[in-house]
Amino acid sequence: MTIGEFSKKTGISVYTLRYYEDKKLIVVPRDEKGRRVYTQKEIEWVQFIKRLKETGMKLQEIQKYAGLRYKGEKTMPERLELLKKHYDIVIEQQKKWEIYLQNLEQKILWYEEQIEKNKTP
Amino acid sequence: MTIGEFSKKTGISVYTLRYYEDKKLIVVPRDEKGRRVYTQKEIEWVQFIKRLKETGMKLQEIQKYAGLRYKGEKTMPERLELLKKHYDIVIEQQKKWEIYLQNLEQKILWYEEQIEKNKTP
DNA sequence: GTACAAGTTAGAGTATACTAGAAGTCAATA
DNA sequence: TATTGACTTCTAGTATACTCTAACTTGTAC
Repeated sequence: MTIGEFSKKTGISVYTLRYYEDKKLIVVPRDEKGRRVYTQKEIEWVQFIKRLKETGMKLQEIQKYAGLRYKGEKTMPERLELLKKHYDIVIEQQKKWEIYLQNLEQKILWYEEQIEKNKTP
Repeated sequence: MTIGEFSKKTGISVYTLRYYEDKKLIVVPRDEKGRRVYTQKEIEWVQFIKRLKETGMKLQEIQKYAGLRYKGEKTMPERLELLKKHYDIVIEQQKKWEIYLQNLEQKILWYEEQIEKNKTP
């Protein structure tokens, strides 16, 4: 799969894909002419990158995980630790957001009341 | 309250507070010598800004809300709309995160299994 | 064979959100 | 009186994550 096809399938721009490669998030083999050759396996990998990113993991941290991944099976315990740490962070953030949502709801209700009052003075 | 005291109370650096003022997120009156005078009311306001920011609202969007806020009561319906929109976005993000968390959990379990297998080959 | 679409690299530019430095003012304390 | 600390403005620098341009190479279609 070329970079263009891969870009379409993943929704990540070719610029970003090359950037990710440069940052060592993805390792992509080349054909005899030097063009990047992507495989199906990489699709799952970049989608996982996407999810880590969306949940607040920085590229630098993702790079650490990627580095371990490309080092082979012996790094599994380390990778597990990274994922567990991230899991806890996401859980914590979700708890915080839960409170923020309640807060927002209160504020919305307050606005609705005030607007109702001002409607019929 | 001076900018230094306000910074301590809110946990936001004086640099950032001045930056926020520059970006019109906060409007701060001055004393006769030109120094910023912060009030208790502003504490709640910047803490609300913090929450909006943490839940993914950009400063530009927060500026819109701030602008309306400083325009007075007549802008309440517009502010309500902004908050409702943001509420929906946060809810959506939380749903997505819920799935990502399940995904992460699966991955963590998979790693734990693999590591257990490799322990006793 | 020439146009054109898609690939390549190196490096520059952009957006966002700070963060810090320089140069100066002002009030209180040693 | 001199120094210290906190304030002021203006401007420049940093980190992160892209995003694009320039100059060039390849492969296919007409």
